[in-house]
Amino acid sequence: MSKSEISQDPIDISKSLKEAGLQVTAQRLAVYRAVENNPHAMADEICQAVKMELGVISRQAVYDALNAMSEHGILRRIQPAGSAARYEHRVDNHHHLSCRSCGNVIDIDCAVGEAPCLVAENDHGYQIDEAEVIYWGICPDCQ
Amino acid sequence: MSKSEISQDPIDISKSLKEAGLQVTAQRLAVYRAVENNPHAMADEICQAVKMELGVISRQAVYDALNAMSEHGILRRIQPAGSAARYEHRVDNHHHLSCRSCGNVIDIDCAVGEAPCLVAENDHGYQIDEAEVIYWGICPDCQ
DNA sequence: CCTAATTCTTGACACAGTAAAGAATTGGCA
DNA sequence: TGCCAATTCTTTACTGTGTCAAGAATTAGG
Repeated sequence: MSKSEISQDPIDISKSLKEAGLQVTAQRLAVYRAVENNPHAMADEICQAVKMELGVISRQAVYDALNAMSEHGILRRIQPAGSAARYEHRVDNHHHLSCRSCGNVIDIDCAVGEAPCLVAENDHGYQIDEAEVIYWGICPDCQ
Repeated sequence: MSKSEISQDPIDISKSLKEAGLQVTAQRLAVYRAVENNPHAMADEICQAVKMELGVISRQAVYDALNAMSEHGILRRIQPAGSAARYEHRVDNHHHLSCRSCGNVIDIDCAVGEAPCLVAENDHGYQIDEAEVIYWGICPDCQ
């Protein structure tokens, strides 16, 4: 377990940013931490959380940070139908379960490991690079 | 083949609407036909198509018709990340392949029939009613 | 320390979709 | 057929999410 702890603890985001060719700024570090502490939060919620930490940050800087880190695989963006985009720091392969009523999202580990159904039979000429699975239902609180 | 033809031909939409408890109006019939003729079209495109047929229709009426029919299973709404909602008249079980570049969407039949991986191992108390699969890639035109 | 490149702030803007109120249409029933 | 209640359509205004653009501030590297 110590190994997973090591890979989770500080995860030197500074290093990840540099490796991605991005500058290390207080805003980006704060945005990353806000995503860590608010799983599946929307841009606006992250903006609020960062303001608690830094005092001020522009909405645009939050969007820039989220987009830059998403594009470089440091964060992952999920966009459930009918809801604004949400962000998470888990980058491994897992799926999501979304509540039709309140829009809440939780993580679901891949039900069958290698996901046999995630290789389409016919790619129609597309270069497929990802298969996304979203489960839809009603969460316990909304039932 | 004659059977599938029969089930596709006029599909008496009037009947479907009535069975769903919805009134039959010229606008709704035109919206349905527009969706049939423009697979995966967005609300705005459907609005344009209906205007060609009826002359005039309000944006709101289009949204009302799309929402009403989607909620009653007559149409199906798909909302790919990063794109506006799209609509289709196929209601059977199939998935979608979306182009990251141009946003185009095409149908993909379920790769493995009963989709074994679409039953989550742990439902976390949710009442799951659907598993949605979206493949992401680059379409031939954008490569 | 200095410079170039990147990033942040500020303010305006675009787009999809919703809200509300009144006019028009539909469907059932006498 | 004619009428009434319920539903639906039109019009207008509005919300929320996200982007664009220009200039100020910060970062990285020598």
